[in-house]
This record gives sequence, structure tokens and C-alpha cells, in this order.
Amino acid sequence: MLPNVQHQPSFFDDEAPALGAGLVREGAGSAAQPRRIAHLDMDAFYASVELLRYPQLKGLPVVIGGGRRRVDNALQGGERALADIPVAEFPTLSGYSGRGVITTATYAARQFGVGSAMGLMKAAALCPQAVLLPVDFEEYRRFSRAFKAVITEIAPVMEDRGVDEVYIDFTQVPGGQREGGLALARLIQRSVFDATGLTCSIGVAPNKLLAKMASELRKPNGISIVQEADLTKLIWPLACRKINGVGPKADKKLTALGIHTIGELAAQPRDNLLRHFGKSQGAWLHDAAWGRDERPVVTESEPVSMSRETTFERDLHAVRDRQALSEVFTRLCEQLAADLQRKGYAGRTVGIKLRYDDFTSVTRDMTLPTLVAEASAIRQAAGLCLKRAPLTKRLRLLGVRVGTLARAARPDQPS
DNA sequence: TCTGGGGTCCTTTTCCTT
DNA sequence: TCTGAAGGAAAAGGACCC
Repeated sequence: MLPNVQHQPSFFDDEAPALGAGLVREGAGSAAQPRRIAHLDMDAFYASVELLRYPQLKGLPVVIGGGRRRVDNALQGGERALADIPVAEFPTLSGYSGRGVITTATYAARQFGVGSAMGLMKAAALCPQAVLLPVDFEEYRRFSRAFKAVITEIAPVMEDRGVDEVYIDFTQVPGGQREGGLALARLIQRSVFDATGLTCSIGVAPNKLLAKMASELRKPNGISIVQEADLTKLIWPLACRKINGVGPKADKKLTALGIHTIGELAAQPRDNLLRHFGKSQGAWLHDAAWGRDERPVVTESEPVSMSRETTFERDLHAVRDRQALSEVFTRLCEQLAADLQRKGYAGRTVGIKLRYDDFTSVTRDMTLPTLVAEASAIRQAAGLCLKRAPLTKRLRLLGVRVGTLARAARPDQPS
């Protein structure tokens, strides 16, 4: 099942934290070893979790997404084990109507040209036989916690980057320097598989930027080691878009300048990039192309804002659908308040977000003199924000946000 | 047949104060 | 009292990521 991996439980028992000669870095308390940072990315995470639950779907086109409706009936299978539900009983995309998009699709489904972010109705036209599963975040979070627990057991300095991704600092971990990190990466990969049945891809490099790109080099279930000296050979041939932080806009601008690969980006005079992209982004692009990135692996962070938003089944008019809008608005505020209180936060900035039928959007927000976490207070402030937004066009989405968060004393957990 | 939801961070604009 | 510069905070928008 897992090729080329040998499990060696006592692999690092003999490993002393050996010092590399001449590799001491500047700065108080800095490590004697060169920095070794890993990026770990679970392979097709949501789809893989679903296939563990429903192995009978293996090899079939499956899309995950939509949500709200019509998926549940066949799957509430009574006493039957989930793995025994016949494939024919799963809901398919055939005849789907509604606004949802695909969150992820299995490889078999991608063969039909469907993929992430595609509207489900379009996908239904391309591949009506595809099985449609709802997104089950609870379950993904459960697996997420499980694989992260395995990692921190082995390498405690881990940065959470969402449900299926982490950075890990190998630098000080016993064995973390061996073979450039390959040995430790193998151990982690194997341990994650043993604990969860899921595969992952790992890249190990001198920093987060390169580690992230390295983890994409071999997928699925791959390990890539990138050393500083590999920059020109392994990184420079890649498209600029592969840099984490270069999105569609920046990429388009680069293309217009005749810059396609990271190597071409590195060849640009720094001043040239500063001129076209501004001081901050220009310098960042130049550094990224040269593989420079000093960001630390951050093990803990506080949230900055929390929000709730929803896209309506049909576009709503501020006047004609006043009642429906008001109900959604109140519900969003209540959900947001519940989120804040459950997690123990309150915030000073309250804002709203509107998306119109032409897909343009606006935000309005206001800063309050005191922290709020109650639905009524959020609703009141958000209502004032709403009054400042244009409401002539029909609305497709409404969102409520609370920012400038601070920890609040929780009634159930006095400090 | 258009295009989800929950975030972070950065830049620009606007407003206020000195 | 008016004007302008400078700087900070808040507001708004946008890019990007998972």
C-alpha cells in the first residue's frame, strides 16, 4: 500500500543533536543547525476522508460540495454499515439545480472536466453520473486533529495552516537534519498513515517558502528535499504562479512583463520589480524568486476576525424581500455571536458585506467604544452599517463580521 | 449555468487632529 | 480665519489562501 517506506520505530534513538561546523547563525539563542522547514500537505484530503467512509466509491467520479440540500436521503442508511450502501443509492449530480459549487472532486471526476470551484449545475452537465457528497467539516476536522496530533508527537514545533496543511520546524528535532530531513519526513509520513489511513506529501527546505513549493513537486504520497543549492535546478524552472502569494492578478501582470518562470523573475533587476509592483510587493517578489524567506514557524496565533456570510437561493431585493432579508440578517448575527462566545472572544469592529447580483461587493464597518459579543449588539451595529450601503441592486450575499478581537471572559470558564 | 465560506494581510482612501 | 503639510486611525477595497 505504501511503497518505499520502511517503518523504523527506534530510528532516531542514537541521534545526538550534532553540530554542523561553521553553520552557527547570527542572533541570540539561534540554533547551531541550519534551518530545516517542512511543509506537509494532505493528499486530496476531503475526498480521501470520504473514501475511507465509503470505500465502495473508490475509482468512481465523486464530487464534494453543494451543502444545503438533497444529498442526505440515501445516506441515512439505517442499520446498514456505511460501506454496505450500494453505489446505486448514492445521490448523483443528475438533475441538480441550485447554486452550490464543487469544493473538491476525485481524480475520476476530474477526467470529465469538473473541478474545484465549478458550479454544480455546470458539473452536472459534464458528468451527471458523478456521486455528489455533502461537505462534512466536522469529520474533516476530526481527521485534521488526528494527523496533527501525530506530527506534534514527533516534532513539536508545528504551524497550523488550515485543515489539511502544516509547517513543521525540523531544525531542532533529533534526526531532523539527517539526509536533509528525508528520514524524519518518512517517519512522519508513515506515522500519519498508520494513525489515519491517509497519505500526505512533504517538502523539506531551508524555509517555508521553498518547503511549500517542494511539497508540490511529488504528489501524492511524495517527499521532496530542497537544499539552497537546488534553487536554480528545482525552483527556477517553475511558473511564477507556484510561489505561494502570487495569485491570478500578480501572475497576469508578470506575464504582461514577459516574466513566466521563477528564474525569469529572479533575473529581473530589483529596481524593475519595485517600479512595477511597489516597494513592498516588488521586494517580496524578488526575495521569493531568490528563495529568501525568514518567516518563523508560528505555533500559536490569535484570530483577528470572525464572520458569517450566506449566499441566498435567489437574489433578494432590499425592499421587496425585506422580511426574508431581515430574518437572515438576524440569524447571521446570532450565529456569529455564538461563534464568538463559544471560542471566548469579543470584538470592537462590526461590519457587513454585501454582494450584489452583478457580483460586485461592498463592505461597511464601524468601530465601537466597547467590545461586543452579544447577538443584539452585533445586530444593532451591523444594522447601522447596512444603512450606509447602497441597496438599489438585488442582493446575492449578506455577511456579518466582528473584528479587532480580544479574549473575553467566558461565563462557563471564569479565569 | 456563473462564480461558497471563512479567513489574513496589504494598499488606498478618507477623515480628523495638530 | 484660512491654508497646507503631516501623521494616525478608521474605513473600504482587493488579493490571496485553504
